[in-house]
Amino acid sequence: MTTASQPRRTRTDEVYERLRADIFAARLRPGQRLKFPDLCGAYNTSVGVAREALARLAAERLVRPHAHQGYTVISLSKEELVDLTAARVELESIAFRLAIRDGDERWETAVVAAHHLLTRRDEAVARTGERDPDWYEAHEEFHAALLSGCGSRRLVEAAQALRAEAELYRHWAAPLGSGAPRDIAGEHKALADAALVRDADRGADLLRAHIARTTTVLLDGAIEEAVSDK
Amino acid sequence: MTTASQPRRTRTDEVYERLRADIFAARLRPGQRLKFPDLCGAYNTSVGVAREALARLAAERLVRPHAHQGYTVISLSKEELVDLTAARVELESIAFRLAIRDGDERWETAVVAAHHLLTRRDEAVARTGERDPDWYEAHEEFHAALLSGCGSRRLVEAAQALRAEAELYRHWAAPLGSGAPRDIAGEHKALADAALVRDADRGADLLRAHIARTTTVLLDGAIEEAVSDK
DNA sequence: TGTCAATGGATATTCGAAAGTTGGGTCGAA
DNA sequence: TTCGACCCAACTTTCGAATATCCATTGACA
Repeated sequence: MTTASQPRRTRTDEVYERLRADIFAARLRPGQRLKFPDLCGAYNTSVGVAREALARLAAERLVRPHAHQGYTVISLSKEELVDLTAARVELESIAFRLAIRDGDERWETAVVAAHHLLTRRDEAVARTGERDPDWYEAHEEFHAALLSGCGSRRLVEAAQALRAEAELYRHWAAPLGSGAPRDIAGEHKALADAALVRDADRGADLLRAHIARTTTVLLDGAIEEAVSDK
Repeated sequence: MTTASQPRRTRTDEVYERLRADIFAARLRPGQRLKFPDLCGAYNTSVGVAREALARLAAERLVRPHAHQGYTVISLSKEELVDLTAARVELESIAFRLAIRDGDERWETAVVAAHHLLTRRDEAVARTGERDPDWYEAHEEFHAALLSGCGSRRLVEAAQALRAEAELYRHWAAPLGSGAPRDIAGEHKALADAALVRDADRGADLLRAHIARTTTVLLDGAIEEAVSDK
């Protein structure tokens, strides 16, 4: 999963990052088969490198290995989304609760900073009318900051891994689930406030609702079409 | 982490499993460097295969990649053990709580079965005076069964991954922490009972204590010596 | 007509060697 | 003697070819 410690980049790192970006940018479709000949051509590399990059992505559950049949991009399904959401709701709410209880000033500061940046990016979204990669980055950082004071790196990382998977669903279903108008910025502000006033119960409830609501929206939209791809 | 879906075994699978077994069997020491020439000789394979096997182990955090310097077995430290334990306590207790609330008859049955097998293996341990791989397997299955009814595969798998890492600590420190006599079988029985009578509060508390107690024992023992290895 | 086995093309897996990088050791200068 | 640059050996990383496997299609048989 995680890459090396030093900033020494290897060719595998590059291919891994490009592949990952292509998955999140929806240039590769869920369920799509990733053939080595194609990959080597597209990323201008050799089989061994592509293989290791895919192995890393498999560790993140973004691709699935099939023995003797290569790899496919992970498939999306309502069942998996339900499972994923259940796990996220529990994991994130418990981590947030711990962070509110145990977080120090540095944690508070990180939350404030991340929320400020997210607010700025919200404004940019309001202007352009579309969420860009910058917004997604700030959103991810905000949620990571909320949990970062919980006292266990592993807890944060586990939550982060699940959130990455969930983001894939968001990217594929986001344009569809535009039925109910939703004040996401307000939800984020409420989360930040609960963190700063150290209200663990309210914070945990808000986060549960925040995560569950996104799933509800996605489930109303159609995910199936992405699943059926070969 | 997880291997392919079908029972088609590839050479990488074999090397991966043997390497993993060697780590848990303490034939490879924490922090030890894993050189490809040695690996290829020991497992009679090629570089590419060894590389992919190591990539899988890196996904489980059992080995660590260092760019241009190969892989090392994960290092043990008290700080990491504390972090790991904190994560496990929260994750397992919440999953157990959910399982007690939502688990069906199949879950109850699995708990009873796993506990029965563990009891039998306990008897074997009492006879031989030493825990064998069979006991560890039954122990792992019992704890997995406790959580299996929680309703989210991902939650169970996350807990399982952390438990595997913790087992590494147990294997390396177990012979040392034999100070306080401890009724582990009794603790397991209490856990199974709480599950069957559906007492979520008691079950969660018992599991927290069960996990935390193991860590306390390990922390009293010396872990440092395993860390300092190059 | 339906089922099963054989065949061929495409693809994944594995290997061994070439290329590039690291860290340590040696030599020389201050 | 100490510091720094250079060099060498060992190792990791990368590559492209050789091998093994799978899937779809075809043909034969019931």
